[in-house]
Amino acid sequence: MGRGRVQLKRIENKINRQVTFSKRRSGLLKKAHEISVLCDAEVALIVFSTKGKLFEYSTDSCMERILERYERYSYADRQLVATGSETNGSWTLEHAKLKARMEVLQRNQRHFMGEDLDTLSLKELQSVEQQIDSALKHIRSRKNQLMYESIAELQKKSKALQEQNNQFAKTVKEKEKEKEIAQQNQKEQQNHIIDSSTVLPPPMQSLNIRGNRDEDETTPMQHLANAVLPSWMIPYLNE
Amino acid sequence: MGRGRVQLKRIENKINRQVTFSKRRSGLLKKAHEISVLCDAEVALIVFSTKGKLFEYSTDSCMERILERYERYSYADRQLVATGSETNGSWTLEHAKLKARMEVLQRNQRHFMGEDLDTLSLKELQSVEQQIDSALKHIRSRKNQLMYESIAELQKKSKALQEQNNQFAKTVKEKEKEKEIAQQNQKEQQNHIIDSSTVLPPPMQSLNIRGNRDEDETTPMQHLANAVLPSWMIPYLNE
DNA sequence: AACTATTTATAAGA
DNA sequence: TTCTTATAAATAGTT
Repeated sequence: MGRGRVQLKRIENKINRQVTFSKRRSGLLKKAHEISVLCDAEVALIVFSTKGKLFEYSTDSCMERILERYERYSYADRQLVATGSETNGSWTLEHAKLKARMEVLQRNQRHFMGEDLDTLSLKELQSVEQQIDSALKHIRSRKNQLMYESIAELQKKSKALQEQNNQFAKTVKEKEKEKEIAQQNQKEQQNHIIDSSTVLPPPMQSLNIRGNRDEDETTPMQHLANAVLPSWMIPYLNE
Repeated sequence: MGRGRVQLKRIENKINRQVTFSKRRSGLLKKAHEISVLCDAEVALIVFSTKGKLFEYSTDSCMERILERYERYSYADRQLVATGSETNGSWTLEHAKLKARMEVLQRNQRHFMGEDLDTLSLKELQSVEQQIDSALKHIRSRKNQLMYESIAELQKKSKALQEQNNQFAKTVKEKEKEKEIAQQNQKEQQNHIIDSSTVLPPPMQSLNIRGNRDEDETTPMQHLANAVLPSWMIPYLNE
């Protein structure tokens, strides 16, 4: 909706993407609210922007309740499978332990997410900072590796296609020569016969190397162009 | 959109409501997907119909991950702690749920620690990197704040001690003066009596301002020196 | 489920 | 960001 069709793919222009995000986000939230009211449905909508900012809508502002309902709904099968095998009596104990561990984990996780920092001392902050910094290094290193691998593969591909292309060019040139020789022979024959009633075929355009190839087949060069970078790599290039 | 305006209130006709639900639901899911792709956002959408049927959409079909992220963003354990004590009948369910979430949490945590990265795609890596980077910013900002607060407090303390010190110096000077006057008086008296058998006490060193203070008490100046920087601050100074 | 008349949403431009 | 406007999309009511 708007001037011009829209391709369903990531908007590469950053400004444009942000503007569109802002507009569509409000549209989406509005529609979520509408269906919720009109059709008496329970809706939970969570949106994280690229930059990690959170936007949400939930029927009756009851996000937690809806998420719980969702968990109940979707965990149903897993629960059955998981609990079937356990027939211990000391569930209460294990349960309590689990809960305790969970709380610790979640507290840690929040700290790793940079939240809930007021409870930390400077010393603890320092420790978390160090850990996170090191994690970030690992992650970036792994990302780099993936990207290098990708680039290497693309280069290999590109090389192969280049070779194939050269091969084609060679073949075509040879065919050209054969034709020329054939024409020469014909001329010579004609000169011998001295018969001008035979009509010569129009000369072929010698530089059109695609002359005898199927037109709707993608050329190696086009393959190469398409393969230069997969779409997912674009966002990483300007970092 | 459509013939005639629509009031934003529950559609009372059941058939109508169902039809509208069906239409708008697909529209909503479509738009959720579109904003996700176009704007590179992470979207989770959950819809329960009146009858309790579930419909959902999530970017990259990664609902759990997004919900985890959401939980982290808002208060995480409210729901867990709260439900734990209330539901006494379905502990098995609760337990299984806990365990499942625990697994997700632990996996996430490992990723935040920069471990176990081989299982992540480039896109996921990118997402984790962003989150961690943002967390690091928060943590450093908080650390800075703490340090500024600490510095401010120290400056205040230092000022107070300086004043106290000046006060002491003043007092001491006054005492010096009193002594001098007393000595003067004594001399004058001696001159009048002309009696040399009385032995004078040795003259006090007039510049020793610590002269009449308790020796084992730390001086304000020493307090100040010791207080300039607490040991834990040292590592932060060269950042 | 299809079909339209309309209303909405929104892309582009300012 | 916000407003405007031309146009694409969504959809309410109908068949």
